[in-house]
Amino acid sequence: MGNRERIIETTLRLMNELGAEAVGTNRIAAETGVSPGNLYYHFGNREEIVRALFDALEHEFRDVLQRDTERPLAPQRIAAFYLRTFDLAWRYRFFFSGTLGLLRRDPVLAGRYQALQSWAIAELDSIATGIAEDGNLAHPRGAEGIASLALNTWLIWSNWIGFLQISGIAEIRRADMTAGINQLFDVIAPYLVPPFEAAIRRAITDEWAP
Amino acid sequence: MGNRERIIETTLRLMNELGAEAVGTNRIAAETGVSPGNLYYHFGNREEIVRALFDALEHEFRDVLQRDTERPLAPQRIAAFYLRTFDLAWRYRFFFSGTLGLLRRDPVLAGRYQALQSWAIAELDSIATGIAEDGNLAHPRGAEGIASLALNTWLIWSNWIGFLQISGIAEIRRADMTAGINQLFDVIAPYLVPPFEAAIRRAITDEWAP
DNA sequence: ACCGGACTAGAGTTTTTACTCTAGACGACT
DNA sequence: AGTCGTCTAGAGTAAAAACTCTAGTCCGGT
Repeated sequence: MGNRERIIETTLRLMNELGAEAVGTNRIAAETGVSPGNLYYHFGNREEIVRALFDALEHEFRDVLQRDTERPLAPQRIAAFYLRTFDLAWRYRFFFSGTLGLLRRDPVLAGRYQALQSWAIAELDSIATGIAEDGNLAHPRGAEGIASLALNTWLIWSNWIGFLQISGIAEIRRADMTAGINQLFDVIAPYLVPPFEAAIRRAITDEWAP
Repeated sequence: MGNRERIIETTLRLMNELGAEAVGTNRIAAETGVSPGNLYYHFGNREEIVRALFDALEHEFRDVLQRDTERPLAPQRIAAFYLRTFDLAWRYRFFFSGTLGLLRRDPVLAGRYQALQSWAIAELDSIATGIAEDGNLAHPRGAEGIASLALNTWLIWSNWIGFLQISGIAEIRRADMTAGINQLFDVIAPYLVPPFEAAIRRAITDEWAP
């Protein structure tokens, strides 16, 4: 593996441990075992490294959220959404605490993030609409209610990891993951048709089993 | 008004505009119109200024959340909760974006914040329990369901302002405030008895009117 | 053998930041 | 008048951070 990749990996590790703003290029270089000059050969500046990490995050996220959303939407599919997106958020957790700080330092990144966020919320909306059309979402109070559902899902998801970190949790455990998924699911759960809700909860539990 | 208070005010303004990590003590002193030496006469270090701001935030927040919670809980009371806490979060918005960054730099503050957070979630839980005991919360799925409700309320509330800022909103408008309150209310709304829900929505609209 | 491009090292520069230190102004009380 | 405590100014310091510059090394192709 080349130094470029090793620098990216080190940056991810350090920023996850210490927070993005506490990690400088000199430190990254030292911890990777390369010189600052070498780091700046591979990256024009510090933001470019963060952008490379965001690229990876965005790629994975889009892949999880948009892949094979065939109708009717199966409970297993929805359970997979929850599990994979939470795992993803944890692996790139440096991004979900201090997001605004990163975006303020890098307007280019800000634009990309806002685009991803808009896309994600719209995607969540269309997924919820799909569930409603399948007849599994009862009394959703029309399009407005679904939009609210989608936005709340985004808000809980994108801030759960930050909440854990603020609460002083340094290493995620299965229980924290489960709790987050339950929090997220409880946003939509009251609107779901009971058997469908039960099927999703079962699918989540099943996917946990090794 | 003494320099101490003016420094605190300037810090709040600057941090709200630029983000906490972008505001240094020299800048604060310059913008307040005092010398760095003077600033350090009033505050031992940078964190102390932030702590003073947090003290004010905490004081106001506790006041809003715990004051006269007489039973049965009136819709007007609940509407007031929403309106005042959102206003509060906006006024101290520097704190709600980049919370973790602030807490990492100041372990003392981290402890205080975690205590406040725990207290708030417990308080929200007891408020929801009260509503249930009043007979206004239908099928809450027991204590666990209420706990989930309380936590989601906290998550949405404490992150709505950050969401607005990330989305590129620099100045809050009534519409953004309303949207946030609706998002927050939609967490608990599906569980409420319809007339009670309607009464709260009416109270929110009424309180908006001058 | 040697040339060119990709890569690497590491000392150094510049800028910024938190914070210190000394000297003094101002007002109240004896 | 004098003195003591509170407050203020502003030049200065020390550390850290992002980034640059020069001098290479390594290796495949001719």
